Amino acid sequence: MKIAKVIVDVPASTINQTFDYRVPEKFKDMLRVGMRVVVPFGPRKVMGFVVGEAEETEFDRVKDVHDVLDLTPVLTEELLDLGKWLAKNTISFYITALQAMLPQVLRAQYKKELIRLSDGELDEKLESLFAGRDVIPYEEMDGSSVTYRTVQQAIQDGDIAVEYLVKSKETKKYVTMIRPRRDSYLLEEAYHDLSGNARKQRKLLQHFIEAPEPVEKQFLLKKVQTMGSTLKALEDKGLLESYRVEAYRNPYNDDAFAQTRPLELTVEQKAAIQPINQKIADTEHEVFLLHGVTGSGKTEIYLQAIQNVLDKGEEAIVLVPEISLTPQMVKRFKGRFGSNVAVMHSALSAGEKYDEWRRIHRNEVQVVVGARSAIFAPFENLGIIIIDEEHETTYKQEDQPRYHARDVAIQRGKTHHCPVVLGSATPTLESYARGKKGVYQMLTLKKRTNEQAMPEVKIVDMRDELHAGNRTMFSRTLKEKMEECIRKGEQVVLMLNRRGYSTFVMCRDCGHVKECPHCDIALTFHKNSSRLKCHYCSYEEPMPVNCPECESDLIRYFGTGTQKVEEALTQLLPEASIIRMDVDTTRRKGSHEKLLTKFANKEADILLGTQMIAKGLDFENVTLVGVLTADSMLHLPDFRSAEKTFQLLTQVSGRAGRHELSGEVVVQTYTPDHYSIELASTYNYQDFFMQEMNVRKTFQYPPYVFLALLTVSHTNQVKAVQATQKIVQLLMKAVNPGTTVLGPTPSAIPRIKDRYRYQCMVKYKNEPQIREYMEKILDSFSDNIKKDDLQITIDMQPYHLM
DNA sequence: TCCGTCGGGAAC
DNA sequence: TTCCCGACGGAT
Repeated sequence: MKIAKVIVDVPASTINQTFDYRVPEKFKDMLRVGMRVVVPFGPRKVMGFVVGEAEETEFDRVKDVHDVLDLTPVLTEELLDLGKWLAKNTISFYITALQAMLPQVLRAQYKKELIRLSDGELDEKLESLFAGRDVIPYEEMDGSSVTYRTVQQAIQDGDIAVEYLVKSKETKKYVTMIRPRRDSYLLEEAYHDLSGNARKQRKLLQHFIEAPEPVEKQFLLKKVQTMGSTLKALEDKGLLESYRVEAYRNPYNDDAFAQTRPLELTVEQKAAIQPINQKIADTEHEVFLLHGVTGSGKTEIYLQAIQNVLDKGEEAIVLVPEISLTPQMVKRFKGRFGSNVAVMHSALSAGEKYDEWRRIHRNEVQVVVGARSAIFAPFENLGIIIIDEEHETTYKQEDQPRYHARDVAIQRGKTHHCPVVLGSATPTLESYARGKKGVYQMLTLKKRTNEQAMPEVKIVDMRDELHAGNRTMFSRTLKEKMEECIRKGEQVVLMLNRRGYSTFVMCRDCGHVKECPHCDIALTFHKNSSRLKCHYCSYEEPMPVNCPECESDLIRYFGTGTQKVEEALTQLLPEASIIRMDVDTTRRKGSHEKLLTKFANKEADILLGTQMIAKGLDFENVTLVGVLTADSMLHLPDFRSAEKTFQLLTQVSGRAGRHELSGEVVVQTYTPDHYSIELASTYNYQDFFMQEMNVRKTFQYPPYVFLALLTVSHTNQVKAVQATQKIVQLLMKAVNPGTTVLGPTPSAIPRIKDRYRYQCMVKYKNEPQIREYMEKILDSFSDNIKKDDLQITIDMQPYHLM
């Protein structure tokens, strides 16, 4: 490679292009497209990706590539192209798209240092800053009395220099192994020669006489119950030797998963898998929508289709929502494919994520099961992509690049000529509509594999409870059923919707609600620390004793947080033991799984949690599921709220009676007549789809239109409105007659971190140039963005309209 | 005249 | 984004 075309790690619109660098002799043979390099950029050094090569360059003077960070490319040609596609579609910078495809640790870390060049006396203040050292971190200058000018002068005089350092954050884990250096019989001789009181040394030798294979040092020391010094003695005698090998941080112990065999498929399952297998065999792309009720055996179809792909020598990606929530899912994949599976999810440490990624990168695994970003797994012969629980909103990334994993999956499926399977019991309206139109091929599973009926759902009108004088958050029905359930030794799952989670503080005298001083949102009360916190910025303050407005001491926290429900529950059913699962109790790594195991072992009667407990859990002893506030999501300013409510209720109902015992569901609501609640209670997806499609048509929302959301923010409210107004006008002029441009509208949270937020929404059916318009808008405001602290974020196909 | 701040422009 | 440079303007 003579000239490297490099995308540098500088996310700015003027830098969103390749830069040419000469490849010095020493890198010529090793440098490949897809590797990370360090290049001089202006006066500093930055990390960059080599995205292309050339024999010559149109520039008069090009600088040299300073360093190469990889031995093999971290991005394949396919992923480089995918990055370009991603950047274009999400209106992001190419560098941002590329970074998103790699584990965090491959990002660059930058450091600046001041280096002393001359031994002669420096400026007095500089001298004391260096304090006898030759190199100091650049930041030390900030806190000192040394001025920028002084440093400049010293650099001019050649006394000191600034050094820019670029480092990759990746670290590898090593373990020390021990192996014998002599044959067994020689070890045996040595064994007899050892003095009688060297008991531990003899024990160590004995280990290797019996088993000459290398063994991990930690393991060996534990086994023999001794310390490193004993081992050292044998090493010094030349009998054993230690060496380091690179090890993976394997978050899962593969041996712990019992091997499973393929199950016999039902007639329905066979009919569903056949078209998928056909496409696998033909190496053809197709998107399948696998619509199957909970418990209909979708996972078994995934597993067997993947087996097919593996037999063909190809690879598979399986996306699951927030996988840490479903250890049972991991178990099924590890159980079938063993150590052939890499697992990627947010609960892994950065190092663990890197190691799992490397196992894919080195072709040591053929299957990856992971959350959203696993869609970028660097496989080169993809044979299938599966997205389980296709409707989950976690597949949409909420910061740049704002992509939807489903779109990326389909894009990769096209390049690899392989099928993409979207599975769900409650597909998104978008996908189901495409299925009906024949854009996706629809596959349906109507029956549960165990032939069990779905649990019966009872809707309780909480207004009636109130009229009857029941002011608690538990209806009489739910209370009775819980008591009965616990009496029979069975278990209960209680769900509180997410939005009900936050507890705000209000004064009972004057109605004053404590809000964040920097955001237009109520502060949340955290009981553990007894402090009020803002969920949007880092602001927090102690819980006030008196109302700051009227001095009343009747200031209390409101809303039903899980903690509060737990307290009320303890009063209602003092006998019952409760496991509470929410952000607070699951923060620590592994605590999630621990709580679930505890519940599975019947160590508690009730599992109480937010919607995190609605997904994919499978407990045989659970016969009652209670939803405390089914409609808390319905009133959100979100056109998907009915869809989300329907999905959540269906999901959580599926938690009851999955095995021998039949289940029951109690849904508490203030709006029992709402179609999303009514139809979820009879598991009627079809009718829900029809009804909701009508609503979407009337109000012009997806899937009838596409959306683009621009959010403009500024510390000055007037400037935010004005800029949004101008954007609306620009767009109105550009778009087709059928397109609607709305705004300026204040965002759902009108102020965050002291910035006012206004929005412009575009609803369009056919705007081939929509992305160009967006680029143009960013362009025309680039001055204000740079100089006036204006922010514009663009979200194509947004999920949250915040 | 010295010093610090600010806005424009470039980065292969 | 980060850095350099040159213009500007208040303090010495």
